[in-house]
Amino acid sequence: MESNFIYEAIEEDLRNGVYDKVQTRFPPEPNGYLHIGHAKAICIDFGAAEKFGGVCNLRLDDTNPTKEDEEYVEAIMEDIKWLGFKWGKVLYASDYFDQIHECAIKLIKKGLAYVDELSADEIREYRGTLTEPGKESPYRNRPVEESLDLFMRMTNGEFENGKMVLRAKIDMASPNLNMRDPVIYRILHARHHRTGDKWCVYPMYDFAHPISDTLEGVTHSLCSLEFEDHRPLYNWVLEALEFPKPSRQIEFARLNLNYTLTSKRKCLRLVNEKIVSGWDDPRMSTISGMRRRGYTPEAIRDFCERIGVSKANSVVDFALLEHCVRADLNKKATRAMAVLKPVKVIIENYPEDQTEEVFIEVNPELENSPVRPVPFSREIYIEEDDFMIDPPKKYFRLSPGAEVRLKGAYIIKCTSYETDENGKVTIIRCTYDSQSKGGNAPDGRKIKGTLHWVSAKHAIDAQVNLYDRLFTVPNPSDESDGKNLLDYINKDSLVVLNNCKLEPYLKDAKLGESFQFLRLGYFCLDKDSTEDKLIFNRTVSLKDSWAKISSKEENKNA
RNA sequence: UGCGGGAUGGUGUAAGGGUAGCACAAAUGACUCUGACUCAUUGUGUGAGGGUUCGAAUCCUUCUCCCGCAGCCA
Repeated sequence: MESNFIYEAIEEDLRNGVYDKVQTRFPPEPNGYLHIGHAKAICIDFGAAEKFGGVCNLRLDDTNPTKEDEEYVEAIMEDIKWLGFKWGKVLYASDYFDQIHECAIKLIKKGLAYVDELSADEIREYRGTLTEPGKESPYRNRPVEESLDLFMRMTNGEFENGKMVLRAKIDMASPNLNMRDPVIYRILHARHHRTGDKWCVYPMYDFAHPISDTLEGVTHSLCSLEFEDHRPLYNWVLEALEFPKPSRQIEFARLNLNYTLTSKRKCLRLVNEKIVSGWDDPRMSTISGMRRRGYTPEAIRDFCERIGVSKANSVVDFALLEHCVRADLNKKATRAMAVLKPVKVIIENYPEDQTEEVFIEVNPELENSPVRPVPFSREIYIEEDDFMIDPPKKYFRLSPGAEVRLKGAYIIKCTSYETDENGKVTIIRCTYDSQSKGGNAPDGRKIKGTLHWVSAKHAIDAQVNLYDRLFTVPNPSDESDGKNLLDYINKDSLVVLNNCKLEPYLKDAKLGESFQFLRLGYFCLDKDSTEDKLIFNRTVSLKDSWAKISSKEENKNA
């Protein structure tokens, strides 16, 4: 594991005896699904604990019952486990509500917090602006006893939402807005998914988080950059409460990935407006979406390792993620043959009723890769794109008079073809070199092109979903020119192919298994697949240098 | 015009006074029963100006630009 500025800071704390162990936490709010940005945070939080032999707890940050729900907790845990991380304990900020409440009372008694009866609007007005100081609330200096009494009555549910709040008494003239007497408790008559109706006051993040961290024994509380301004408050809370071993907050830049969205609000919109099929749509950058797409935990973790950790805002190239996925799958995926856009080839000199087995490697990346049988017969399917009537230069696939090798089988030569009224090729007629079984020419002649194929009478039918990036622009969050994410949806982000022909081996594919469909890409079974209707998802295509060459040639001719 | 951060090739990230490196991307070539993989090669960078120093991405200084902050959200 490579180091970074956070791990260096931790090492320094250990050296200086600030802490004698390392403990971290991953604190998602249970109000949505985890996405690739969370994956980075997870790798950093759990990675820090792992690196220093400490523990990382999962803590659900559930201080706002109006936004959170148990339904997300299960999904969050599944995603973390799937990524391959193990937490120490599962905790909830709500586990600490009693203690946090006591902390609030302690602050009031110390004269460091007061109940304010200003309305939300008034509080905003009194806060001042970025350049002007705020002014003190008229309730700011009310007697401790009065605040204490009011806070207890707030707690007992005597007041309606918004009637009053508990505020820390810090400095209304602070240049840091967060220090201008921040609200630390508000009245919320709402049922909490864990504590039920026990509470009608709930602590704010800024108050609950440092207390939860420290109570739990967290040494290093790692979070994203937008909390940098909150750190003075984080430290103030812990100092005011006189905790002997306060946690230390360190911030890092969150992940941005081009062509993708990592805003919960916007992802929710995609789901609600049915732009995608759900949170686990394979085009989503959610962990569950990537899982369904066929991305592996190893690839995602490798990606998080490679992007590094820093404090500079940046946008990582989606191509890096794809590279990590391909690199991992290349090592693991069993090779198989599937024809997505089939066109029939009839090998005229091959015996009508004959079937034989040919063999292809399970995975050439494996040392001494085992082989497995594939049935071959007189009629096969090949890919539409692998035949051209009038091929351009450098095209070494099939065309009239040309020879190609059928992967693992025979060398064939195109003798003729048939087309329909639209000029579309319907049947290709070939002869095969019976001496070339396995794919080697008896006279040693070089055959440049090798095609994948599927025996027509052995083929099984399947639906294949071709996924591509969901957005047409690198930054779908860009709302200048009055546009929004809906304007950037890639119409071709899902192409469903219903007439795909697979070799029979694929009938036994299992959920979670990855295959390389030879010359096409990596694919996995979709969770909606059934015995009667096989559905495969394309995880990522193979790199295609022919596509580059041919499009370049086209540009030249244009 | 407040406070807090940040700036290194196209992208991301190292170098902590001593040869600006790595990865992805791009390009070229080799290899190839996957136009994949692999291998080789190439180009492109320290935001700007001043200073300290034998020597500066790194230290000092001035400036520029970018990001975040005015929820009873997290």
